[in-house]
Amino acid sequence: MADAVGASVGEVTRVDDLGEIERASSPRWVWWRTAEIYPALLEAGVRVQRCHDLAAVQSLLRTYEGEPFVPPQSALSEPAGSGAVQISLFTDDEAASKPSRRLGAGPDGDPAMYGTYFGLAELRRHYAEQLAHIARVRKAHPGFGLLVAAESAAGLAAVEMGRAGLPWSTEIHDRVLTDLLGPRPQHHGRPRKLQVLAEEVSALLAPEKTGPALQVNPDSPADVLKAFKRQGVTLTSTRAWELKEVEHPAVAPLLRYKELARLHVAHGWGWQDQWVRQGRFHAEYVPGGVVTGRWATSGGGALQIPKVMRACVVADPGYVLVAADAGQLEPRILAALSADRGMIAATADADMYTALARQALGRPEARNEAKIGLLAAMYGARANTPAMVALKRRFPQALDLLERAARTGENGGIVRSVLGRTCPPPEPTWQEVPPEQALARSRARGRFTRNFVIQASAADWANALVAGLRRRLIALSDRAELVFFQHDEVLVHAPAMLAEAVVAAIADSGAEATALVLGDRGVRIPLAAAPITSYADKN
DNA sequence: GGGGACAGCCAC
DNA sequence: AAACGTGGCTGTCCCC
Repeated sequence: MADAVGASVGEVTRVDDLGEIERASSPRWVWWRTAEIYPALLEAGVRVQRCHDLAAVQSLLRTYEGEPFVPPQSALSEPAGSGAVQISLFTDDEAASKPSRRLGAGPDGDPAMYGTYFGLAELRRHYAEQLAHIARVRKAHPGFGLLVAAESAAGLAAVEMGRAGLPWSTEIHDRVLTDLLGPRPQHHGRPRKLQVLAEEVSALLAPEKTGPALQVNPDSPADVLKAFKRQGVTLTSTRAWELKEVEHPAVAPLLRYKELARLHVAHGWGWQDQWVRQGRFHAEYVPGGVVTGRWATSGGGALQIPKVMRACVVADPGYVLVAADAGQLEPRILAALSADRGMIAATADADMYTALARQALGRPEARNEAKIGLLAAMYGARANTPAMVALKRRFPQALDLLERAARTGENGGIVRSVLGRTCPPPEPTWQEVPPEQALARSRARGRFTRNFVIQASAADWANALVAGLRRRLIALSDRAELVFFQHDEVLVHAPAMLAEAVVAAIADSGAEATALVLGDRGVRIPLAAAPITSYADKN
């Protein structure tokens, strides 16, 4: 992060010039929104090493100061009535000094360029203000500069990932869908196997009437509830876990229907038509789109690909996918944040939950109890299981950190991630309700802040991972591409001969993220990377 | 016919 | 076993 606005500010103008400057000195480009400017640069063959995304940083600074969360896409509103279309960006690097030029609007301007419509002076003013603001914040939260840099790097990675796309075999996808659902329907309507299940459910729930039309629509919870009621079965919902407890012949086909219908509507042929082009699933990623700093997506549902569909993600011939995820990231983050010596010791174990079970319960085979107990503590479960009590006794500092975060939230306070990402405050009127509702709101707010410190700090770590990995992959080869990132896991698509180098790049990036974000606290975050051909082969 | 609330399930 | 955090997405249902 530069500490001053470079003297060499210049409007750039033709993409070729920008590319030349980038190759010569890789400055930190300053612009309004990466998502608006960077796709056109990539289209023109210019890959940028570093940037400062004013909108993303504005979002971080706003919440830091106690303002409501504003997703980064809209953190900087555009001035009204602005006329000419121009791209404003500049570099803060003196070495990049060039005569003032203008990008996009000239007679020989690149028609592919479009963007945000601010003047350069306003851009410079915002940047200078942000730098001064960041410098102030860093006095209290030294990690904030890293947060800002990683957030901007994440923005670059997100655009590149969306452009590269996730290798997606439509052939395998078709096969999976056909196996599960039957052939693709000609027009609308349900695929054959889905229709058969729907009719079976209907016949079993409304046996008194028969005919081509369904008496019970399995997609309608109200319909299903009424039908079960007629059968003498009273349900409070049609959730899968509740249905599983009911003994009725319609339950099994209904559960199967729900499972398959979900795949059909959310990841079926329609989804493929919309999102997969030429063997690549192109999603739109939104770094910082979640209040905790996790990434979101807008369209395509890239962060919710069902596990059965992972078989569709396959490397090109001669390529591999290098997959890695940080196992048990959140409990490891908790160990680091709380500096609980016993819990830090447990992070040495590849399976942290077994270590916790051994230390707190004296029984390594109680792994699952320990896991559920700790997750429940991090999410704020009401029930206090014996495992939770044992964890509290054995790891008091760790559990106390969670309790304090919860108390802060219940009292209307704010909490921050390890790097300084800040949760938004409650609505000013949040307690202006009847007392029992006020208590419920207070508890809910406590669960939010309790989880925020963990989830947001895990997101800090993950963004640092992505930033470091991106840097290393750029140095390695244009053909080694980050193609997927999901909270704590990455997929790199690379020529097979680069597999080892990519594995090393991922391992190095993980170690770097741990050192940068968590410092020297002795916490281990394993990030085992392995080359695979199909995403289904992971783990 | 479009918007919004709600239900339900997918991911972490 | 079933209630405990962050989301996206799609269906139904009801309203305008």
